[in-house]
Amino acid sequence: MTTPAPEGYDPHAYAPFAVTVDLAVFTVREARLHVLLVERGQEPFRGRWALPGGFLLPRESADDAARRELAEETGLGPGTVGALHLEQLRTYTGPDRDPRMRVVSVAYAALLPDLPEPRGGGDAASARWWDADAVGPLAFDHDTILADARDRIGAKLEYSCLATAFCPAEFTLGELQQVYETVWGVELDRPNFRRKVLSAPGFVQPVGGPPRRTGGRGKPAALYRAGDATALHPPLLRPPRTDASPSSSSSATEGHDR
Amino acid sequence: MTTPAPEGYDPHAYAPFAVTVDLAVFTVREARLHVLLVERGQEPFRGRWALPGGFLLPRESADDAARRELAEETGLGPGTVGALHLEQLRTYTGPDRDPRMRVVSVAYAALLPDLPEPRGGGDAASARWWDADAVGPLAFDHDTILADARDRIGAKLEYSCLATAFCPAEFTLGELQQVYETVWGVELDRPNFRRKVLSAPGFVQPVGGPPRRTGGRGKPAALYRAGDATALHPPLLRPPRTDASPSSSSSATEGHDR
DNA sequence: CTTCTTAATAGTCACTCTGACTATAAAGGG
DNA sequence: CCCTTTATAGTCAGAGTGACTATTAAGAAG
Repeated sequence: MTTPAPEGYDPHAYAPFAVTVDLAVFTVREARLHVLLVERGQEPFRGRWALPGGFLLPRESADDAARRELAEETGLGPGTVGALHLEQLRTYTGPDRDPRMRVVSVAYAALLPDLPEPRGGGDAASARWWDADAVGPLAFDHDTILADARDRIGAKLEYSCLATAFCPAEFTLGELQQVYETVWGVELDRPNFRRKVLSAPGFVQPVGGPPRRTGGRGKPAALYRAGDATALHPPLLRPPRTDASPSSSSSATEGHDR
Repeated sequence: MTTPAPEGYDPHAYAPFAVTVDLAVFTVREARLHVLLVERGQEPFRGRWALPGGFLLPRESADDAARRELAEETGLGPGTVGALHLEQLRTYTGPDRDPRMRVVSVAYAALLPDLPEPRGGGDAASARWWDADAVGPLAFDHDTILADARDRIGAKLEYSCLATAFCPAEFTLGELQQVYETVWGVELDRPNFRRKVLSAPGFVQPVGGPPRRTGGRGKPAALYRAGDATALHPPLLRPPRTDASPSSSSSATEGHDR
């Protein structure tokens, strides 16, 4: 918008586009990063798996559409969906990304705690969690979107409090560390991780009283809740890669991202 | 795209959108951050200033459209435009952001060195640089886009080699420091800045031989070229704000950004 | 041709943060 | 009762940082 076309303004002089949202919905489950995919029921890419998503309604923003689609695909209530972390990633506009028509897609990343079995109602009968390292080729350019989403999530863990979005309301520092280790694909030193998390103001706050986690072996851990900070000071930097590691390949035209 | 609508797939069942790119083109001039704006020649917002931009052509990606518009607005040759830094920021999709029709806009940020007088041909007769702190209310939601762009640029200076995009091919460390100080709105210690820049591998590389900058007073400075690194290790962190400073207000649905 | 001013560059020092460790505490399993 | 497991506490050397001081090399002022 903004600038009229050279020949003057006429909306109908421009080809119409379809606009959609695509969602990269992540969770950490059994120390693996998982992503929610849906199986396509028709051409193109019938039978292939894809990121959930859908068209914008006529008077709907992309953020609203993303939350609506997320609620539909996961079966979570609007209240739950309204609370979780949803972040616009990037918009994909390649003219041939959908063979049927011109479609631009606004991609979002969403982070969920490990829910019992989130898939439910909605229009995606065949939605399921996949290990993010074991997804075959996806429909459209969704491999690219997924790789970009993983890059972004990993980068944001460094300087934001995003990691708590993968955890339930109350969690131990061990669980939080597991999130970092899973997303980054590295092992972290436990005492050092603890020191950094506790020294970052507003990252986590201890749950009052003497509550401690039961169930596992080993000494019970103290429980924490997400703090009120959104940025992380000082940042929790990812250790430099020492050798070749299973790093998802980036793809976008623009390089580094964060 | 991706998931068909509940009632099955029919492209024409969905309202068509116009898709545009909007450009926040920055340069540093006389120790002030400047942004390129165009004056609108027709309604809506006739006479108001706006970010340059325009519609996507039928078979054009948003990246291509952004480069094309940039070349048109600045009058720079395609070769020059192809080389400079252009980065997708975020997509704005509010249903009422253009009163005429439904328009979603993919926003880009571009960084230029201080060129003699870049505005030239193209369809924007009345394009000019504005001090980024002195822009009145812009057309559409461009105030929001501009504020988001400034936030993003400032954040990226910390951990990327982006700052050299504001400098000519050869520059002194003083000029590079000026970029940081201008974008962040702070003063930096010169010896410390120098130490950090030179210790970051691949950020800058000295120009061979004994060339030194002439013209100003004071001891001549050594010249450097942008290095081949794209990320900055270790990062050059912005000093924490000590008090109220002229910080551009953010606006996006999502908070912190980097 | 001094002397002043300006800016670049070199170097110092205390403080903080970090990574790599070691040690201790508190649970369950045999 | 010992062994394993996990959480938590603490130590220590090295890197990085902010705040300085000192020196060098140019143009400008007198």
